Amino acid sequence: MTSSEPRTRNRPGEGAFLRTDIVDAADALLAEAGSADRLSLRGIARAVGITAPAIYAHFATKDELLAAVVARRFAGLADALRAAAPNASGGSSGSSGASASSGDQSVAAIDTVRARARAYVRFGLEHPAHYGALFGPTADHLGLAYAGSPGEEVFAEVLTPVAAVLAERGSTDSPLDRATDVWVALHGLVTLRSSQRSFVWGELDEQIDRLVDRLLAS
Amino acid sequence: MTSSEPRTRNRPGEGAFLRTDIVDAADALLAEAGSADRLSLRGIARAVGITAPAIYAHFATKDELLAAVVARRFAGLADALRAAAPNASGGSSGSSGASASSGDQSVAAIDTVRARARAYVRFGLEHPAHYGALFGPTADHLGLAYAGSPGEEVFAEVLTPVAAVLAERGSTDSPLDRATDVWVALHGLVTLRSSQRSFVWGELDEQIDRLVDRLLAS
DNA sequence: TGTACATCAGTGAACGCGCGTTCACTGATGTAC
DNA sequence: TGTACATCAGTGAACGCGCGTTCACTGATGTAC
Repeated sequence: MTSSEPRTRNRPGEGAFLRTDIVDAADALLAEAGSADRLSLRGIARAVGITAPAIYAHFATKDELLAAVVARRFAGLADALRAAAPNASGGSSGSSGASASSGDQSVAAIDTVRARARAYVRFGLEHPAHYGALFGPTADHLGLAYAGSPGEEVFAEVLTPVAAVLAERGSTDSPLDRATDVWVALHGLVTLRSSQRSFVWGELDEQIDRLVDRLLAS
Repeated sequence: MTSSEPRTRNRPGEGAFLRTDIVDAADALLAEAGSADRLSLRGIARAVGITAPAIYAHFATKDELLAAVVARRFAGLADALRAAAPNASGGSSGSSGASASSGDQSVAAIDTVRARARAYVRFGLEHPAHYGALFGPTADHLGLAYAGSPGEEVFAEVLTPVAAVLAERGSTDSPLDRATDVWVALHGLVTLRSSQRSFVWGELDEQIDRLVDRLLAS
């Protein structure tokens, strides 16, 4: 996958197609490289079947390309969290409704938090390099367009159902603090399980539920 | 601090002194570099006032030098956790006893957990690059001599007081699971606060206590 | 239907850089006689 | 007390590498007449 045959040149007016291919390749290669630091423009160009300078027609710098990869993954993760309905627990069925939890009275808000927590952790463990690019030390300097911190759009998808849990219980605790605690715990879970592979880890879903339940307990 | 004047050559038989200076410089430069990946032998040599090949008299590879830095920091962190007595909360007094908590009946085990949690987090936030070298993705491949995962000596300093808390309460829950939860949360706290600097974080010690208390609640 | 031309997607060579590591060596130091 | 010598802490030049980025260019394509 490192090298591939030269790509057939796009016709005039269709040069923008290359942009997508470059982002796709960068995204795929990020998983192999393990971290954004080890991603190289030359490697990406090799995978796409072009020469490295051709990338500069679409991205002014390597960081700009990286930002495009990261932005797409941020959006994807936010979508995945929104789509994580508590009743589709196995991750199998596509089901019907778009935004779960609201409107369905038989589903407690806590189940939505649990489902989103699992989706968040699953993403992180399945794509550790991407997760690191989104929430690791590199993320801050890419200067993405989100308000405050880049992760906040994703954070909002955790904050909302956490606030719902507290509201359901008539709690007066700060939803922001509680949601932050949950985020912190899930982030720790993802990164520590990724890096400390030889540690004797317990069952994953049990740990997620335990963390969520305890951190949201009154 | 990047370059310094040439060092006066050690006398025959005293060459080993350089080893310590190299590790010291590598440790100091790690903080500037931000991550072990960005540490360079040439930069370390420059800081010590020698040429890069001189390092090879003491370390066969860059990784070997890095492992020495990491091992020293692991030991230092474990010491700091052991020294974190619950009554010396401000981090100011050196006090007397070495291993706190055991023997002192007026101090609940939970206070020891809280104190160690704060010491752990303080270390991580004050030395983010070192913390990353100990518990980040790089750590696994250095092949340090600890059983299982490199962080386990440190983890033991959390596990013990957590087990004490559970025993004190007559809980039958798994101390390993609970301690793992606490470790995960503290790790998330350190890394997320380090990387998401623009997020609106609440007060630190409050969050530490909240996480510890809730995760150890029955 | 044929030709001249402008467009533009991409190439290929080169820039200067810093890296880990190797190799043959130098030159001050302590030691043996 | 003086000299020859072995030791050893370090040097300096060089290796091959991959990197981000620049620059002048090529050559196929679509378009205008």
